[in-house]
Amino acid sequence: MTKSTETTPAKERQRDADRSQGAIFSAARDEFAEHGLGGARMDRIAERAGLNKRLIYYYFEDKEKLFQAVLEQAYLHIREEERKLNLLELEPATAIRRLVEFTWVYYLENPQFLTLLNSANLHKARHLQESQRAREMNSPLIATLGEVLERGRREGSFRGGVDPLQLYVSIAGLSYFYLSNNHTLSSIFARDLMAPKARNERLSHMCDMVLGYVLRS
Amino acid sequence: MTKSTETTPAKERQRDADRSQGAIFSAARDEFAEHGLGGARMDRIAERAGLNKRLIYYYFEDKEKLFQAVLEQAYLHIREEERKLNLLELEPATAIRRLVEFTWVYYLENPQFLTLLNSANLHKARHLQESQRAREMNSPLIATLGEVLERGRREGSFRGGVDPLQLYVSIAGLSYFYLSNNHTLSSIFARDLMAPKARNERLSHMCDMVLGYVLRS
DNA sequence: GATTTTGTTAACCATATAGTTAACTATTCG
DNA sequence: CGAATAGTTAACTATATGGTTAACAAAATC
Repeated sequence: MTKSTETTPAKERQRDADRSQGAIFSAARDEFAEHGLGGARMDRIAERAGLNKRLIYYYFEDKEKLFQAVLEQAYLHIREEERKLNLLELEPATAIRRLVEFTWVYYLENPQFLTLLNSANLHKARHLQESQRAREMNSPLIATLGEVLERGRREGSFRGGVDPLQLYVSIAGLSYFYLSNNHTLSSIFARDLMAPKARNERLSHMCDMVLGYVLRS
Repeated sequence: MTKSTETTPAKERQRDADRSQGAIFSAARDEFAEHGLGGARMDRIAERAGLNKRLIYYYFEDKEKLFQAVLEQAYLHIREEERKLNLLELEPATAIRRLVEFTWVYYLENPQFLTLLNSANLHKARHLQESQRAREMNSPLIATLGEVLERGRREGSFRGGVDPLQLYVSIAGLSYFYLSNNHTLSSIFARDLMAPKARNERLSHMCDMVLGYVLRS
């Protein structure tokens, strides 16, 4: 039972670059999502991470680069989840429904994604432009969606002439606006849009709308 | 031709509370829209207005109250424009199309409205909650839309069971997401979504989608 | 075990920031 | 006209902010 070089579980090193970098990253994601790029505070990020502020600059250079890293990762994550959908294995109508549901659930479970994207757009997507990784990972989703639409049309169930990009933007927009603007909408219309019943109604409404559009009538 | 108390056009007073307040207000609207609440700078607002910073505090108390005033006015303005639509005077299908087009054009011509709303939501609509004026001006649009839907249904052209709030959120969301997230979308999909052709296609797609949904098939 | 590298710390810095003080003057009112 | 009021100004303040310095110590390398 010596305490030196044992094979026992965690070696519990006092210093761990990966752990520190990860902690800063998560803290930054939370801070940017909560306050926006302009409202985020480097001191608060350090505090959230429980680490010395200097480390942020050690690992991420500056605030802008840190935001860029957070944004990159956010896109990487949703792209990865999208890939798991395997839309091509499904019936065209089922595939569309699945995409609508996935988008809704993803935004619902990752509210930070929405506010991060809003910040990115406020800054005219400069951080995305400057990120080589982000520019490289162009989503294959539009192409996939195009194939789904094409197959549906060949099988006779879908209408023709649907632009997959327009459809994708519509599917995303229907969920995005409801969730991202939830607070102003709930306030103005004096209705709790996040109540379980309201949420279910929303999903059902969106499916009706999107499927009603793509299906030949 | 004395220059004292004449009836000649502008008396050109050196001091004008209304003019100053208006200049600050416009400057603040621009600054908040461009940088968000967290990124907006009081010094820059003063500079934009061409007035001494002290006047901002003289007329608007502090940054939060100033933002609240800007937000209130933004809502007041769109509500006013919505009222001019006179949807009840139109055929139900024409009324829906007009609302889709109005929403699109309004957001297109008032891009500041979108970023202001994003800021308001980042702060959980706190500024709207704290504004009595905003809480009072609950939009009559949902009720109007409900009447349009009901008439369309009675006339046999519209489907039944459509929630006017859901439909309104969808119409707004379809335009909002495309325009508000234009930068990230254009960047990721490597396509200029603001090119005239793309914009026309968007409007036409949205009309197809919304009308396809409300019309009985 | 000594040396180099990598990770971490406290203290620091220049500047930016929201908000204030107090003097001052154009305009209004009696 | 003269006094009161409302609008405006420059200078100022306390603190927050993004970022840096330089010393230091745990790991890794030799």
